Amino acid sequence: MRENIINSAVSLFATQGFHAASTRSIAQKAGVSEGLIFRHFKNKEGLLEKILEITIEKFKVLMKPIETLTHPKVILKHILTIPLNTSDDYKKYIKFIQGMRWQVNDERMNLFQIFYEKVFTSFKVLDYDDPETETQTFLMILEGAMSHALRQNTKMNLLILDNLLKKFNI
Amino acid sequence: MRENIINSAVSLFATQGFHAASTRSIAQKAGVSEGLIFRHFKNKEGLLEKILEITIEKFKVLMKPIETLTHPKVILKHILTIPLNTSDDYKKYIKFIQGMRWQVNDERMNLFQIFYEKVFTSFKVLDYDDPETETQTFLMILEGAMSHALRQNTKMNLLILDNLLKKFNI
Amino acid sequence: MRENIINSAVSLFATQGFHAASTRSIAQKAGVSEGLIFRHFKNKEGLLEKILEITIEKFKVLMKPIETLTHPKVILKHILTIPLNTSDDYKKYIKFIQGMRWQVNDERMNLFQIFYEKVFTSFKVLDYDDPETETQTFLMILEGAMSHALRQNTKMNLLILDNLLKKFNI
Amino acid sequence: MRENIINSAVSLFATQGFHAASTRSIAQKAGVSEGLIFRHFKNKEGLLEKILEITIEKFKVLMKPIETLTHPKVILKHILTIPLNTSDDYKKYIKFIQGMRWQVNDERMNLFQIFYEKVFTSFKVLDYDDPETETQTFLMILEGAMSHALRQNTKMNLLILDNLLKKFNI
DNA sequence: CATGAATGAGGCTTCATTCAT
DNA sequence: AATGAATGAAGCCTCATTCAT
Repeated sequence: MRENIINSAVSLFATQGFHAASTRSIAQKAGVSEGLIFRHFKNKEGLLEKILEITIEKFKVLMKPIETLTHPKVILKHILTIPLNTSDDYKKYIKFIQGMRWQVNDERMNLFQIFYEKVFTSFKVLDYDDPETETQTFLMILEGAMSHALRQNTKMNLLILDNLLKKFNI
Repeated sequence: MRENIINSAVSLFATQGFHAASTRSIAQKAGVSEGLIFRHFKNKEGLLEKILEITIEKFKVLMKPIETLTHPKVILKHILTIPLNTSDDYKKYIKFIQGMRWQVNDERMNLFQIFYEKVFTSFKVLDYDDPETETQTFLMILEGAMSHALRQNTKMNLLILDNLLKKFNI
Repeated sequence: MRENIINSAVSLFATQGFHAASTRSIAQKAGVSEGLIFRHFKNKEGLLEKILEITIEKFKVLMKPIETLTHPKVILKHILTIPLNTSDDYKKYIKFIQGMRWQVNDERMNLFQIFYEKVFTSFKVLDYDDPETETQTFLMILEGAMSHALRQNTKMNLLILDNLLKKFNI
Repeated sequence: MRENIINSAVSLFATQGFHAASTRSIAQKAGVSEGLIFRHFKNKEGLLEKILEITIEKFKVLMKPIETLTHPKVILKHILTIPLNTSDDYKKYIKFIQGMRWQVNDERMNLFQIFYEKVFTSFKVLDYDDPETETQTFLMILEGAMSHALRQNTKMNLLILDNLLKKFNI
């Protein structure tokens, strides 16, 4: 039940936005009574917070396979490929975050920031002149690529990815 | 008065989102009565639509100076510099669009698409292998850069810009 | 202009009711500005009152031709024929009254009461046992006939009229 | 609660009209919160529709005792007596209908039409020359009598009723 | 006489939330 | 754990009315 509510809520928050998605519609889509939401989460904002936590948790999982990698170019390539390897279920969570970014002032909204250290170190190892700028550029583009992936049909994406890899020389 | 309403609405839509910004708060910030909003725009959605139109109109203005340029590299450089040369007033409009992108399915939300033709032609003239992919990559990054500019303090941006210019070889 | 407003208002009051007909719609249908209504009538209720007066005035005109009649049966027949001889323009005014009858407690709403004296005297002259009851019955039926005429297609009405005349032996 | 709302609404619709009776006043008179109205009926119009259905249902009940009658004169007399035997609770519903007749174009507003078949057959059995016209006249007068009963003090009504019965020879 | 921009009270409705069951 | 009836605050919107022009 709790699971249902969360799934329903993410979908609706992602497609309509937090304020436009009524608790009623969430309950309905989840197939539960409206009251149950408040038994589990106390607040609509509580539900939001929970989903935010889950999203971040899910994002951290993406870090796992990277930790085993050692070669900097492999690491960067792996990270840049993430937008292409995102499941539909997962995209909901990211869309949900993207929809809130501009209205909520919460550092956690910058999902890709968790890659900062890894990327920065990689560029340093690769002996870039200004690894910090390079990292910022990289993360900025990474985010752009994710937005692109959330929207576009996936056909062209591989070509774009290759293009990006070339630009970063990896 | 009409102007006041629009300004107030853009600000609030941008910072809180369409649904979270109440007509009352819009009227208050505009210094007018709530009813006046509906005399001018019929709907809250009518107001939204009007603002969307204005945003697009403002964006088209950015095309004007480009039309006089001839050298492809200059054109591309000029376009890529846009995120840095955006006035604060202007940023409101773009933030507003960004906040709605994921909830509204309207082709017009892809603001940067208006540069497609210019960019594509430029890459073609520059004899790129795959100008289409290059264009898509370019626009994708352009959008990412704009998002970045909307958020970050502007110090670092010049460095990032230079970095991008280098990557596109312009 | 004043005339336009009144005509427009009667029509809308008749077809939608007093409260449902907005001053805006009245002005629009009259082809004037909304403010003009208040220059001429001070109130929406003032407009209503004016129309009520006009309606009564128009109704009194129906008495004129009767005053020249002398034979009681001719008088009664003439009165009973009124519902059939009502112009469309005039029907608007009566519909308007009918729509308000049940919500407004104003003696003037009983339009047909102005015939009371004439009818009562007629039945008295005709030596009816209980002229008062007969009068009340007559006026009651008269009103029913008017309602009928406001609604029905007019084909059958002549037959009904004849039938009524027979019942009253006139 | 639901019952309360309906009762309150009928009363107010009857005495003030649909548009003049605010949902707030309905809720207040019903002793419930305003929101509850919309939980039960979705719309103010939904509430109206429900009441219309109830009214018609209540009216159909009047048909029941007639179905056991066989003699045509008894049937007609019974029907013509209805306006005198209407409870106050019931009168509310009819007043409500009468107030809407001229603004709503709905066949169901002609409440007395449900007696048509019964009346027509009766006059046919009684061998009237033109049973259709007679029926129309009868129903028209019936409606007039009901309007009369809704308004007048009930003293005189018995006399009028007798008078009507005489006119129809029953 | 006439307009039309502007107002603010109030109308209908939705919403998040509570509570008895 | 779960429901669903009930609430009241707030939301969007319309309305009658005013006033400067």
